[in-house]
Amino acid sequence: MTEQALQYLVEKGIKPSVQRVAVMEYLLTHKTHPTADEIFSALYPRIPTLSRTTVYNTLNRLVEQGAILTLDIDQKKTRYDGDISFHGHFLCKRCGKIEDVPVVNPEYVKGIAPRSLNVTDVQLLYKGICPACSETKNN
Amino acid sequence: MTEQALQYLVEKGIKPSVQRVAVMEYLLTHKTHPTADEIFSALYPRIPTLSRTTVYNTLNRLVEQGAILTLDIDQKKTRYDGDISFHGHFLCKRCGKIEDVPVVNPEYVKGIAPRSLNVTDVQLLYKGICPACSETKNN
DNA sequence: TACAATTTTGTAATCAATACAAAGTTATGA
DNA sequence: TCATAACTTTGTATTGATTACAAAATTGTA
Repeated sequence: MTEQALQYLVEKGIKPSVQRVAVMEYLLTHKTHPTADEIFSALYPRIPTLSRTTVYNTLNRLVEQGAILTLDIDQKKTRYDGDISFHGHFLCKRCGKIEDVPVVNPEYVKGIAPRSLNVTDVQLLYKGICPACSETKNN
Repeated sequence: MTEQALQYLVEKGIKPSVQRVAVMEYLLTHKTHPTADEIFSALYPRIPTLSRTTVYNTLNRLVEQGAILTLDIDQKKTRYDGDISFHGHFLCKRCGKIEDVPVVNPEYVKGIAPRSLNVTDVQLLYKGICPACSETKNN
């Protein structure tokens, strides 16, 4: 899997350092749409010299090169997604979990915006209460 | 127009102070999806005692009561929209302007997420370069 | 008027993200 | 191999939007 992440970086034109491969691998193996800080905390035990700044730098580079996507669903912290295929996201306002929402007809959703706008990024965001939280009290 | 904003607040169950009416009126008459600070700066000359905190408090109250919407399209600052009818948004990554994107079939977009998720808020966000910026150099 | 409830205000604190420059690493060519 | 250039990582300091908090002001009510 590390090998796969390395390969993927090269394809995207990113020089594969140890830190970059680790961040990319984390995003390919965790579908949790993590924040920069979550990624840092997960990798720090394995790479004790790792700096938070490096994680931020790496994520920005990965986004620039189109290797990963940012999710703007949570206004406080940017979340990152290693799955660049088109799909929507659901944020539970109570527990904060983000789930993928499959889109059967992605071309339709992408095509809603006028072509003149030259769209490069489409996000479809849902917010609400997830089933698990709905069962809890304080509805 | 002030009268209309006042009326609207009462309908939404919000006690209409001078400050709240001013914020609500601003959002009803400006389709620019302003930030909290832009609203503060616009109202300050008219209401010299106005505090930034009051603008934030008011906006949060308006959102809670469903009188306005937040847009999460810009990760840095929250933007607000006084038009609560369903429509998409386009953010120009160069000039920062946000435009409305009409949605012909809103029920389809809303219905993409599974009903079990209990969705309360749907956002359809596009990013790219607007026509005006596309004509400029540095493409 | 008096008292309670609500709202507004200003300052201080929070915290994600960036700026910056020094230290470390990798690549290139003689 | 060595020297030098180019790039990457790191830590600290800073920025800036937003919130916490408590005092002051306003409004509602008996």
